[in-house]
Amino acid sequence: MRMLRIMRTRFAPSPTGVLHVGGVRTALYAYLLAKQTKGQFLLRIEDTDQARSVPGTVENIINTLSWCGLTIDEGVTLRDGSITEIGKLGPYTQSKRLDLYKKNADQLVASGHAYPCFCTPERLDEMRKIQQAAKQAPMYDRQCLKLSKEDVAQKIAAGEKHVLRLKMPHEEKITFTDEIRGSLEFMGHLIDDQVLMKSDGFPTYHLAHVVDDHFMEIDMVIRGEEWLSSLPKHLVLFRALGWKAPRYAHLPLLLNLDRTKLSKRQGDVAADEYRQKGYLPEAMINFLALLGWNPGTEQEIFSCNELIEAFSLDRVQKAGAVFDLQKLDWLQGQWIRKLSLSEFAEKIQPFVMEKFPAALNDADFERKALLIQERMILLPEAAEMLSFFYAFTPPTADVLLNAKQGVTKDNVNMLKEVLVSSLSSLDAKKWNQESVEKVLMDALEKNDLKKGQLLWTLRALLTGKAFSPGAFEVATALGREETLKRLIS
RNA sequence: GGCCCCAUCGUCUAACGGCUAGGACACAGGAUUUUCAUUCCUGUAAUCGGAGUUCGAUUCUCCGUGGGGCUGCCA
Repeated sequence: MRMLRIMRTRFAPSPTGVLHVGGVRTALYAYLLAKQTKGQFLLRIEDTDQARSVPGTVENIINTLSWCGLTIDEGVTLRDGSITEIGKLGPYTQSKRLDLYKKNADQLVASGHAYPCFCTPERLDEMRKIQQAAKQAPMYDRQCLKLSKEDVAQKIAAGEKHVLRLKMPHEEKITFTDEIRGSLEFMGHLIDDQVLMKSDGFPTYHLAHVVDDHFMEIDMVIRGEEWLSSLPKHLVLFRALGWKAPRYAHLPLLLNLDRTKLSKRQGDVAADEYRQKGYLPEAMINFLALLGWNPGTEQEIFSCNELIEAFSLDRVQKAGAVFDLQKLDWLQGQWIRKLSLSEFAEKIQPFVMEKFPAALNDADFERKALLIQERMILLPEAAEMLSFFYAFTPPTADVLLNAKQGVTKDNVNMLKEVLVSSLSSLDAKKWNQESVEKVLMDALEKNDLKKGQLLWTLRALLTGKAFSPGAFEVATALGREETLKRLIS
């Protein structure tokens, strides 16, 4: 492993909805960087917008990250089902840090980097409309910056509602380096005097981000590209507060098939949906890692540990990536096949049990699971694929009779007899795939039959299905007694 | 409208300024197979457009075009 400086990273979602696949990718990259450098990965909850907070979403975020294997070193977590926090630099929930934001905001006012603004939402609205009509960029006109110290003091004493705004240095050109995009620059006078403290006493994202990432000692901020244009404000804040800014990496967005920003309208974007559908977290992580990053080699299959080893920001793409599920399904198949038989059986058993309770105490469950491990994609499909073991329905005529295989109305009874007589000659103690196969192949030869004639008939009679695992495997798994029973009935 | 970011097969992507632009998914065809899958082989398919720099641009510069983000007392 490369020896890199220890890096503390964080994932900082707001609890306004279930965790999005794009969020999982952001969290993954941050996690990989922290683990790669033996640093820490933290989860902070950004709940500064009281109106938009949705109950239950913090739990969803934590559960989804934990399903993905992205375990945190510090921050918000779940213990015995209830939300708690671990780590020394907390609290890690922004609504519990209000005093800290206020203290720093006050200091910004004292040092002349921020100022109170008493403008009403109505006036601001009006102002923007006029600016837009005049084809100007909507920006705060700094009316309240003109207020005298006395006026300000008086208004505050009178309890007038107000916000605190950042006083953007207009004359300045702000240059900086993004880890993914290289060097960038913005002109100060084109950047708005952003609100830092709202009139309800909560900070906005901008102030909270700067204060928290400073005190939580974050080295690298990994977030979506939508934040790129507010980065200059954040850098100005770090400097005004006398702090060293972290490094930043702005990730390209995930896109819909039509290349617009990934949205709910065009498919599932909630990470949890994929768990429910039966995707493996390994497949999901592998898929997400490759959306916007490549290893520089031809390796496609990566475990989480391999990702920790291989990941680097300099191979992250700049352009957005379409969230196209086809590759996810292929990766899922690969990961299903990599599972050990006992792991695989354990994962599908709940889905099978749900439909067929008998699977619960089935001593032969693993043997049955083996028959479908190479054939399935999504975990819940196992129930249907194994259904013939637990709830047998004899094949209908159109399944049993198959012209292509040479199974017809006229010879099907003869084929059945051949199957019964040959298989019944085999002792139960010798019933294994090898002997079953041998007995049947001998019967084929003796009766001058085509392979498909006998085996299609056997498979159809044992499974009742047009598609299923192979005849030998099914007969072996079913055992002598049940096999003969299904052949005779 | 303003500011910013971006641009290679349908999709994810590779290619110190230098080879027939490579791989993977998907798709098509074939092989194996008792079915469906799996597996294996083969094939179709891309540098957004225009200038410039250069002996030589996917790569560097500029201009277009297209897409995206931001432009909230949202994050």
